[in-house]
Amino acid sequence: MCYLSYRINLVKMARYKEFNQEEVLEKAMKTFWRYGYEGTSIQNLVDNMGISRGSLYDTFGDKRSLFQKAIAHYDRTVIRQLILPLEAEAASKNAIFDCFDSLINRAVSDRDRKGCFLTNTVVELCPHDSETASQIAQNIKRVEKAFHKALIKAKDRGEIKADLDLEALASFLTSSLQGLRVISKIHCDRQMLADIVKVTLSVLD
Amino acid sequence: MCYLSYRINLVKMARYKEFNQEEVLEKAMKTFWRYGYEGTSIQNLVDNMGISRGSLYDTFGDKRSLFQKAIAHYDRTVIRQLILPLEAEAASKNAIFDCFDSLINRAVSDRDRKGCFLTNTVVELCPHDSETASQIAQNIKRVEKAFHKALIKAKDRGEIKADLDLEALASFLTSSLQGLRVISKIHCDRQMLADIVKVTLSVLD
DNA sequence: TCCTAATTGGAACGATCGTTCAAAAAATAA
DNA sequence: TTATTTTTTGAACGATCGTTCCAATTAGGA
Repeated sequence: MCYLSYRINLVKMARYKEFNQEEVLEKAMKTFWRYGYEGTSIQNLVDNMGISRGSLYDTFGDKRSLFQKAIAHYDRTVIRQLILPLEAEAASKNAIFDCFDSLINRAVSDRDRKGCFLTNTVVELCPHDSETASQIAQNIKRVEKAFHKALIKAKDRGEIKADLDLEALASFLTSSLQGLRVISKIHCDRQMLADIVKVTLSVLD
Repeated sequence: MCYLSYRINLVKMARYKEFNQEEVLEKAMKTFWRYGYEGTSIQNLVDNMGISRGSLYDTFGDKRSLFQKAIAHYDRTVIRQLILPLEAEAASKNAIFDCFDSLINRAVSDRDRKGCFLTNTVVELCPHDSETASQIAQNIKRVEKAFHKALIKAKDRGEIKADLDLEALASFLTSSLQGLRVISKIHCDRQMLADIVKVTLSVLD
């Protein structure tokens, strides 16, 4: 079981990796997502990723480096799926509503209560790790900009009032997402989350 | 330097503790608050509390037990100060505004970016520690109820519209607090926080 | 003063931490 | 086949983890 896709950039390769890099990174991401940076040991990662310590260090570097690659992977997959509909040309006020709706659905169906990997990392690492902090800040900023884009389009279409401060609204929506992520870790009740979202989005009326 | 206050409940006491229990608990709280549960070692606690390992275990039990006492201490001090004005008889819409104002001030002046101890703990421990989870849930619920009380009084005084859902609003305000706490760990800009709060509290207009 | 009881400080415990490394295994090139 | 190169595996490293334990210290009671 060799992944020949790796062959492309190599002049000479005596042996190919037996695992798919993307697949095991996904598993690392899920582990960090659920247990946090400090709460995850190398042994946990070895067990969950299904590769040995040697392969892990050889492929992804040390724990910190692997963590940052896991964050980047989260951004490329989960966050991307969140942002795409907001940035679509056809996006409107409804795209924002859908965004919060899907948040509720994911929160309620998430039995592990992992919350959002970015939110978790902000809380755990940002105050002590400026490098990770700026990485996360960038990712969150992209979400905020996506909200802003959607708001502009909604305004152009006359779906929201013309006198609203769209920058402030985008920051508000981003902050609200974080809040919901925290709340859903405590008491994940669909009705309560829906109530909060309803009040949140009433600012667009 | 003996703290004779401890004498009261003891029939016979050969030697008194050389430290004030409340004072060193405060120091433990600040350490856990800043570095989290996993991010704080017993050695960190010994260094910051200024007592030896023996005294620490004898007085507060193990790490987990000390952590829970630290949470309880946070609730008795910081959270209490947040809630009191909301529960006061004279409380009104302004009490809610003041609450968010003081949050901004504390966030901006918090050089360590500790955020809120409860929020941090929700994110780090709630999914894996149901006992701590329910302790935190109770504390957060008290904040929500305080908002609810203030909202009722504001409604009675005609400061907010009569058709608003006060339960939903209270949940929303609590969620917003959590969101602001997370955001202020990433990028603690007074103007941005003020913008978010302005939009947040516009739901009371 | 001596006895007793509680506190204190820090050595020591086994377990686990993140990381390194060298030998075994695998696959290509010659 | 042999030589070469890379990957894989897991043992082993020193450091640190949370916790226990005990001798030294302190102070009230007899």
